[in-house]
Amino acid sequence: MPVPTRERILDSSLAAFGLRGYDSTSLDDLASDLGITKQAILYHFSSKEHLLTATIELAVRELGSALAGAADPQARGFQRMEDLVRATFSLAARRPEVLGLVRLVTRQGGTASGELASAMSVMLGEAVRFVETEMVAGRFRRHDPRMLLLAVYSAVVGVATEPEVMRALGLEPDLRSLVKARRETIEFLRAALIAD
Amino acid sequence: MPVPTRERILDSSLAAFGLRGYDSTSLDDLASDLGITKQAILYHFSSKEHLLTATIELAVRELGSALAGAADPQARGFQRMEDLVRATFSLAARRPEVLGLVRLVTRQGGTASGELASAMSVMLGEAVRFVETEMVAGRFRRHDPRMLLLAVYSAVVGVATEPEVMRALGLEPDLRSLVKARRETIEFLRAALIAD
DNA sequence: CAGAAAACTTACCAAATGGTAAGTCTATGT
DNA sequence: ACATAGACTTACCATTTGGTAAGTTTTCTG
Repeated sequence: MPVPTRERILDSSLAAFGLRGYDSTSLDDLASDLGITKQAILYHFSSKEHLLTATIELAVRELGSALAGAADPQARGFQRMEDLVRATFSLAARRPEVLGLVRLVTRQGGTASGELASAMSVMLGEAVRFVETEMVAGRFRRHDPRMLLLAVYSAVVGVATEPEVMRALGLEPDLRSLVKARRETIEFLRAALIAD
Repeated sequence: MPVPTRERILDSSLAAFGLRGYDSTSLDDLASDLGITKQAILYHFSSKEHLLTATIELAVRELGSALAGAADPQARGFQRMEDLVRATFSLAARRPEVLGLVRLVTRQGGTASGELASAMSVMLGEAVRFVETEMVAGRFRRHDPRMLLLAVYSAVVGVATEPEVMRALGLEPDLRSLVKARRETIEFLRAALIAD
């Protein structure tokens, strides 16, 4: 059975918005990629901004399920952190546009970002509680949990989504390098978090 | 004496491109901000892309001088790393658009990014050698220097330029929080880099 | 099979955008 | 005094863009 047009549009716009940016992507671009007309898009989404909103919702769902699927609630200490980092890298390799869109929206703000902001608040709130628990239990070195998460988030998303910086460092942003980046990032975090 | 129009245009375009993006900034926007006409811009820069190139050159100069001014070549070990992180945070607070533009260009690539890429290659090359020296001397924990720098770069630039993520964490992105973020980031790096 | 709703397309449109052409004003050197 | 070059502005222009209006075809339903 064929994929419904509405979903095809959302897939395309997620890729385009996430990798190239909102303003850099015209409805005509999207339409011709899909082999339909721009008005078909406007039939399903009444304006470009509504399309962005729906696209963000999709990205939030993808991000949420990618992370939820990875985080074994039983896992404790660094293992759970490692699971999350692995899941993030896996998402970055499979669907770089998802993290790209998250970054785009978190940077630019804007009207449609409210939902993503609140979804992120929830995820980050859980993460903060987790990190606090681990610190109290002495399994993590003491830091400000929020600042620690900001640094971890930035490091992971940055490593996973900055191919040009990798190139500037003389690393080709292929799968092998990404695997290596993941391993090194995890080791880096382990060193920062775990008191010897 | 008045600031030459050419420089005023570059200042404005650095702010606009760096904070809002290239495609999101029209020449008319820039012109009306400056109280001149779009054609005055096109008189000094023959096209929007040439303006972007010149703007990137300016950003590279600003970034280079900010970092060069901070890094005492005498400093060894973590002190020098800390100097660089402080300089980066200072730049992020004073002129967030500079790092914003660097990030924009490193992500999108494009024609005009060649110069920035090579300038970054030089800076990062020096940094790699420095980190390697410190590791060989036993002052830094052993990691892959390039991956380490990628993680550090991402963490610092991310922390310094992700106000929305800070908000999602319940932190207002004001100067106090930035100071705190800087301190925590440095502590985080110290923990990761220095073997006890 | 009628008809109505859904899923489109064709035909437009007004505004914005990057850019060209030509004119104006001002300083400067001769 | 006058030509010349620099630093603009006014006047346009073609294209692109998001969006509307009005069909047309397909699909579901009674």
